[in-house]
Amino acid sequence: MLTERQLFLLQLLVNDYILSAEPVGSRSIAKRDDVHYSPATIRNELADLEEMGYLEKTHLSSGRVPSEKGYRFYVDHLLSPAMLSDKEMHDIRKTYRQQFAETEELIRVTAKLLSEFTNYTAIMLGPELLETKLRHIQLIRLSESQGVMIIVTDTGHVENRLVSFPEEIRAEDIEKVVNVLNEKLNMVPLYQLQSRLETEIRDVLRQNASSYERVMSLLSEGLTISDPEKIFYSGRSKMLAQPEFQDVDKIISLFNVFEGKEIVRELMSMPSEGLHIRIGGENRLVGIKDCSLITTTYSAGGEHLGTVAVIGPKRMAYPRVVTLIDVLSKILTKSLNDRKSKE
Amino acid sequence: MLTERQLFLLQLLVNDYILSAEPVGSRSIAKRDDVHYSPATIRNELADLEEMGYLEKTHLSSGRVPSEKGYRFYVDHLLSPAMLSDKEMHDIRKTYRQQFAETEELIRVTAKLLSEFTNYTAIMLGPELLETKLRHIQLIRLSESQGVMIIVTDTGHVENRLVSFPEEIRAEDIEKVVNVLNEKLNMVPLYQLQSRLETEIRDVLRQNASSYERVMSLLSEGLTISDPEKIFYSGRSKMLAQPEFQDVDKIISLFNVFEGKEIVRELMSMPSEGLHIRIGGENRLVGIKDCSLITTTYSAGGEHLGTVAVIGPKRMAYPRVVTLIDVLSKILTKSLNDRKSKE
DNA sequence: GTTAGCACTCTCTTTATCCGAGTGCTAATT
DNA sequence: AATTAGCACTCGGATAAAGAGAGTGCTAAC
Repeated sequence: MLTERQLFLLQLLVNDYILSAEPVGSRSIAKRDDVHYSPATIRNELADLEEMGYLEKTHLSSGRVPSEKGYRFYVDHLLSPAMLSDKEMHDIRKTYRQQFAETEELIRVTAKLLSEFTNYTAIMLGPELLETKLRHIQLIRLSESQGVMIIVTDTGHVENRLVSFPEEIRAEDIEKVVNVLNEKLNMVPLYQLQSRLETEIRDVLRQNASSYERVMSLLSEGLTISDPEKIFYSGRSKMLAQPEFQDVDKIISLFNVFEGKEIVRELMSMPSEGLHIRIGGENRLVGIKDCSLITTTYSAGGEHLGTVAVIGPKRMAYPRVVTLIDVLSKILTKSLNDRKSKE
Repeated sequence: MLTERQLFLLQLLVNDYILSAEPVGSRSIAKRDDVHYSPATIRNELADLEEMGYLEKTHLSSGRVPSEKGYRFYVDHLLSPAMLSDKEMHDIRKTYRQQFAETEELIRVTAKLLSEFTNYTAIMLGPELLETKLRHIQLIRLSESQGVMIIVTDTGHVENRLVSFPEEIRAEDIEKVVNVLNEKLNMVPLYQLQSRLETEIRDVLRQNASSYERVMSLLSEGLTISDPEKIFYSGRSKMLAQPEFQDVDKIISLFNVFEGKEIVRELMSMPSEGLHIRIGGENRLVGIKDCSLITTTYSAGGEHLGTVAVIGPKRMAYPRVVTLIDVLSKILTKSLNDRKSKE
């Protein structure tokens, strides 16, 4: 169990290190106005904290640096969310007062704000299409043999894919089929489309369409939703300004993560409710084992839509990031709901 | 005027430097089997080439490095495109044999191939929507007050935007209007939509729609195409492996360019026909003044659609990149045409 | 015209040295 | 018993000196 004073010192030290990125010595702590102990006393306490695993030294006679366990403790017990200035809140609100044509735009804007206000990298996982619902299907023939199938979801997202038309198909048949689909599949979650197609729709189609087999394959082609995860970054280069990334090798491995898709799995593995923090090695993905990841989710109409994340060094300004990610995910959710309620 | 031997040596030196990234000395040139002069002779020639501005030294007694003028000369007069191995050609062709649902997918794939085969960063400018033509307009009502306007172009691209419905509008009116639009605006380039709307359509609408004013504003809202430039990167982190980017400051300024949109202007300022190379300071954009940019364009149906580019250090493997960018832009164009001709 | 020889230049690496910040421990102080 | 002053010690980082290596320019010989 930690004493009151140890808690206090740990908090001071972490805060200090977050700001300075330099190992913190007993002297510099003692110099603060709110600390009334001598460096020697503080040294004793810090040595105890180190023994318990909350602090580390970079070398034998350096100041102390929080260990991952130290950050974890800080985050779990000592963290008090930062306040945003009036100006900041005002700027944020102002940004969201615009009308956004697409959900995607709204997500991008949120990512941008997040990275600019935190000075770290923001990552957003786009609406998980699978969970959204079908609003409208449209089939537009581009030519004899090709067409575009357009799928509009209840979130206003428009998904489109090229389909090849069987040659012998009749225009009326297509129209009939599309009508049936819109009638039967309205508000069905996208991930159910395939199976619904196989069951309910099958029978109806058999009656209506003359070239049943071909139409089915066309629909099946069009309604296969693949790889729906869209990933948005903002402020990747912010990481380069962090002192922990002055090392080119570290930059390389981090930016390789940014180019790849493994990060999606990492983000999907976060619990879907509330705000979560993974510190350093707590991340599954080795490429970010020197980073901390803070995530939460956004939603619309009570439905989980996607993930908001900030990635930064372990020495992250946790209080501020926690506040910002919370505020922005909520305002994003609200904006999405507002759009929805206009319907 | 350069002598035969000077040409030869310049070419050797540039090739060597491209491979090694190290200043090239007279000795190492003399050691080659195809060089029959002593280091001293070569030193004399190199000194002349330096005097003429084609070479530079990094310090007084270092080997030589091509100057920008040297690269320019190399590119203009000494460059012979590289050959691709059978395996490479085969891999490329194989990739394009897949069916691609969207033009965008095809562009992404091209970018990926380009960056992986060159080991530099590929940049693609997406189809410039403005020049493509309207194929179909669709208005889907999501709710009482909102809807999605979907615009399908002849390239198979689908553009969609949220529009707000005037409250008093009648469903039949909308349908009528959409029919008129599809009839009158088919195959009209997107950039003309606004003006066509103001002229031809105006009159027809006045007769058909009861709430003319409101419909017009809705259409105007939906048909405003803004910021159509889509930019695709692939292999940004490849730059980090280049020896010239071991310096963190350089990385920062380069990646700032990658995050920004100024690069679009740079790419748009390249002549639209054929293959072009900008070396170092020839680029307008200061952030890439230590880089070379090779661009060409891709098209479909004879129409310029977008730009293919590779960015790398000035010491770029020009022969190989020139070949690859040429091959890939052509195969991309071909793929787009094939899709088109299926119509 | 070409080349060997040589003094010279400059970078890069290694080694030595010093400085300062910080620690742990002990003994004195409160 | 808790706190603090004092002090020897450790280590990283900055700075300087020295030496090796690669390359040059120039001169004189081939």
